[in-house]
Amino acid sequence: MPNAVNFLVKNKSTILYGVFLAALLFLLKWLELRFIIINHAFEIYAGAIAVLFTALGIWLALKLSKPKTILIEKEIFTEKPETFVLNEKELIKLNISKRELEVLQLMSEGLSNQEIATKLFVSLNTIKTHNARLFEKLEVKRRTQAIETAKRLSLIP
Amino acid sequence: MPNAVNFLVKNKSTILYGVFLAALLFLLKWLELRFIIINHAFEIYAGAIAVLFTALGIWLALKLSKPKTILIEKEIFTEKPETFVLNEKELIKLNISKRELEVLQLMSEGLSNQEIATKLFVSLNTIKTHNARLFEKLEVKRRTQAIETAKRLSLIP
DNA sequence: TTAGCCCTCATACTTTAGGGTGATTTTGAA
DNA sequence: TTCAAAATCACCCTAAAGTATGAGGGCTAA
Repeated sequence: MPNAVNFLVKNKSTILYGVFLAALLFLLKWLELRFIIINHAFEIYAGAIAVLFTALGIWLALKLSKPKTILIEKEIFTEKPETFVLNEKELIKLNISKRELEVLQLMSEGLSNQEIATKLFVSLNTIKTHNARLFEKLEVKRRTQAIETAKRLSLIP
Repeated sequence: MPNAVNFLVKNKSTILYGVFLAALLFLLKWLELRFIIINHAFEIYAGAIAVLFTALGIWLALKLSKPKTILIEKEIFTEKPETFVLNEKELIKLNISKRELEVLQLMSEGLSNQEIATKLFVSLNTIKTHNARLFEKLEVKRRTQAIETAKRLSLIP
């Protein structure tokens, strides 16, 4: 932006005010000519009144005007609180029992059947049976698929 | 804010309207007395100027003053778009090759070694070799553990 | 050129996973 | 109490996964 224009913009209020004051003087001059009022003191008096009441008006407006409020909606992405909520509907729908879900969870943690059996104080065969039922209910063929599906359905974290 | 001022603020429009009507009446009166020019002409004239320039001041202030703004930032919590970004540093750190990562991904999707081999147009033994290296690098014993670890390290979605 | 890594594949073997069947015991709801 | 589902376990067999070792070819940086 050129300096001249920049100056005009920055002092917009001041310039406008000057213009109005000039207009006021012209008005007074016109009035003077119209009524042939020669008294110079009157012009000064009227001018003083004009300036004073202009100031009063400005002060009034600034004091009494309501501030404009602007609402800015700031979007904040949450750092994914990682709060796992079990999909109980799907659990009931697939008819998966508590014990089966337990086995499923341990399976997803990378434990072998033997490790799961030891952890749950049951035999390896029992875990195998649970697995077989789980795979049937989840309609999968392998434990890796079971994990993938169970995670997708929010059955496990 | 005091009640008196509050009243003025609330009825700003009404008051301004009243002021302007009064100004209009004064103007008419002034016009009526214009040619007679009686003793009170000066007071009327001064009053008119006062009212007019008060209005001018108000108008000026409202037009030219910067709006008083109050910024209120409202936080909106949004679920993170769940964009997976590969943890390349960990990948380099663990010295995992592109092919191995590829196998790892397919593994996590629940594919069997044979299915991965078919998909990648290589032999089953090749996949087994890749697996062995992967398990070694990830320091795990089973594919389910590999998947668990890889997901935790953001090597796979 | 050569050392090193990656990708490939093979063979042989062990371990784990999974399928099928049958059975007993527990348990929770009607 | 009674019945069905759930949980438990066993046996046998096959499939898949995993281990160990060796080896050839391609690519790249020193």
